[in-house]
Order: sequence, then structure tokens, then C-alpha cells
Amino acid sequence: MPEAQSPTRKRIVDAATRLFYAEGIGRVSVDAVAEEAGLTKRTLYYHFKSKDDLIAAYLDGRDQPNLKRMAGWFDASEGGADRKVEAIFANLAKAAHHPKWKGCGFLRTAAELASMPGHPAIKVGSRHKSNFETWLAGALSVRGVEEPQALAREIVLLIDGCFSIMLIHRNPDYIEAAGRAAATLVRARIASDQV
Amino acid sequence: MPEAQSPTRKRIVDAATRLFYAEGIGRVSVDAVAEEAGLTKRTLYYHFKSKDDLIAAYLDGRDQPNLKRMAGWFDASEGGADRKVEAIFANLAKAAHHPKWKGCGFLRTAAELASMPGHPAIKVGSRHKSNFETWLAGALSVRGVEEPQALAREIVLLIDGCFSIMLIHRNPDYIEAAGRAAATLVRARIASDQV
DNA sequence: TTGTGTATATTCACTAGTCAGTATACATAA
DNA sequence: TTATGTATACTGACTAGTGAATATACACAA
Repeated sequence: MPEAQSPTRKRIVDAATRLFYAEGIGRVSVDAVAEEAGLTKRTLYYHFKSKDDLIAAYLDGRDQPNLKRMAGWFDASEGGADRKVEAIFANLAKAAHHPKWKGCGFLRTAAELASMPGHPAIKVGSRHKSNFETWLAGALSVRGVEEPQALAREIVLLIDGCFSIMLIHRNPDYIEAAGRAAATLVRARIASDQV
Repeated sequence: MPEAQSPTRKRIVDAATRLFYAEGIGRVSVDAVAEEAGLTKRTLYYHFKSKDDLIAAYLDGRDQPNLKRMAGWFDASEGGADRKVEAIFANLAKAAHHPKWKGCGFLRTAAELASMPGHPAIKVGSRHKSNFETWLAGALSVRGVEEPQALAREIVLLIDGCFSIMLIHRNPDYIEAAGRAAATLVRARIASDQV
């Protein structure tokens, strides 16, 4: 039985992360991942029992880094809750300019696996998105927003909306529009006259 | 040269539509499409020059039906612009209950082809999403909403957001939340005190 | 009416390559 | 000796796309 913290395992996950995010899980073979990691397929299969397992491990490895990145953008920005939320979108737009940017790995994997709702990787994705929503609700709650959970969910919908539509239009105007919509929704929960 | 309106061609596109939507473009072979259509692969390649072409034809065939469906929901519902927009989400939630529902074929295809931004199928998807956004802006404009184009874009973001996140969580509460957020955004453009 | 030509539409058999996963063997270290 | 890890080489199934032949239908001419 392989070690959970093995450096070899980490090398494999890192290689899988680069390739799966760049090309999509269906377009990357296990052979390609092994070669990218600089070892043989047999070694990969010593550490992972199947490609499906490897895909789940890839997403699992992105959970905390993605969360910390978003929280960092939120915390680093000035202003009230509406400005902090808008800052997430502004930074997303900056990231989307990078030529290697290909949207959200969690959403793209879920789209590829839409016919297999119980796939382990989708469970990992569901957990990640819930983690983010929960963190955002907490961060909004601290700033005295009304119904922070409902608001967090609405913002999540806008974020995932622009992740997806950016892959179709490749036009950052959509991220800006999403940021403005999110700020409007935040303000609707600060000025309590709007339900 | 094959005919553009050939009934055989239509049979192939119909078969491709069933399989590509159900399984995803990457998980369906050209052989499988040919078999589903009840003809040989060589015949399929007589009518389409490549699998990529066939994928684009699949999406192209979904453009008008999808548009008409959404417009039908909007037109059939009672009430002001906010209620009509909410009706789109309510009907989406109903559709999502069907066991064969697998989200939006355009978005899922774009996610699978994220590494090929110039792919013909992505262009078809981009056109379709623009068509919808333009139609919605017009429908909102007629009802005296302020900045109908900006509002239409925000609603599109929420629709595509719940299409995507539904594939991760499979929880219709997200569609309901998106519908409420959309109604809030519509009202913000009716009561002109909110910019 | 029969024959010939031609464009469209279709089939069977095939290529060259890739896929996920495995059998076998051999290291190294506790 | 046992556990952990790696390498070579392989399997059977599947992949997109193609070559060569043929079926079908409709033209026009004898």
C-alpha cells in the first residue's frame, strides 16, 4: 500500500494538475500524466487505483489553494462588503487574461462527467464549492450583511456563471458585468428596504 | 457533394444530439453516432468532413429550439418583467428534474473544448448565447426596464451559473436562488433609485 | 424501350494509432 | 524476509478517419 504523503504521489498529482487543467480530463491519457511526472505508468498505478481516482486527487489538491486565493483577494481589498465582493471579480478578470487560464477546473470536470453524477471527482467538486460558499457567507456575515447565506449563494452563481460563459465568449466584459451585478445584490442586502 | 437538407444528414444530427447531450462529445465515438443513426461510419463521413464538424452541427441544431423554449416560458407567464424572468428559472427547475437533464449542451461542449478556443462548435455556442442575450434585452426593453442590455447580461450570467453549478451539486435550490437574484436585479432597474 | 453516362449516396474492410489497465520482474530499505 | 517502489513490455478494446467498390436514381440518346 502506498503512502498518502509520498513525494512520488505528489509529483504525480502535480503533473496531473498541469495536464488536466490545460487539456481537460478526457483529453489527457494516464500515459501522458506518467510521462509528465517523469515515471512509468506502472508506478502511477501503484499510487492510484484508477484514472478516476487520480482525477479526484487532482481536484482535491486544488481545494485549499483556490479557497485561499479568493479569500486573499477579498481580504486585501479596501471598502465595504460590496467593494470586497467586486474585488473578487476584478482579480478574476486579471487572472483570465493569462493565456493558460481555462476557467474553473471543478466546473469543467463536472461538465465532462455530467453523465456520471456519482463520480468521486464530482463529490470533491461539490465539497469545494460548498466550502467556498460557506466561507463567503461567514465573511459577509461578519460585515453585518442581511441573510449572508442567501447572498453568498447568489454571488457563487454569478462567479460560476462568468467562469462558464467566459469559455464561450472569451470576453472579460462578462466578468465586469458579473461584478457589478454582485455589488448590486450586496447593496440590496445592506439597504434593508429591498427583499 | 452532399445535400444540406438531406434526410440522412438530419438522421445523423438527431442521433448525434441524443448521444452528445447524454454523454458528452468526448465520450461518444463517431462509430457510436453512426450506429445510433442506423448507417455506417463511411456514410457519416460522406455528410460531415470531421467529428468537429458534426459537433458544430449538433449545437447549431439546438440554437432555435432552445431559444423558442426560453421565449415561450417568458411569454406564457403572468406579471411584470421580474415575474417573467423568474418564470424562466422556475421552468428550468422543472426541466432539471427530468432524469435525462444534463445541463446546457452549449456550456458543456465549451467546457470540454476549453483548450481549443477557436473550435467551430464554440463559435456556434457563442452565437447562440448572444442570440439569447439579444432576445432577452429586447423583451425587457419592451417592458420599460432601464438599461435592458446590461440587465439581460446579468440574467444570462445567473442562468449559466445555475446550469453549471447544478452539474456539481444536483440541488434545484440553486435554481430557485438564481431566480430570486434575477428578480432582485430586474427590480433594481425598475425602481430607478438603484444604479 | 433500351442503353449509356453521371452524380449522389452508401457499404465493407481497413489503417495507424491510442486507451486504461496489468503481468512479470527487479530493485532498495527496514 | 517483507514492504515499498520502479521498470519493461504487453493486452484487448477502442479511436478518428480512409480506400475501393457499389447501389440508386435520373438524365439523355438510339
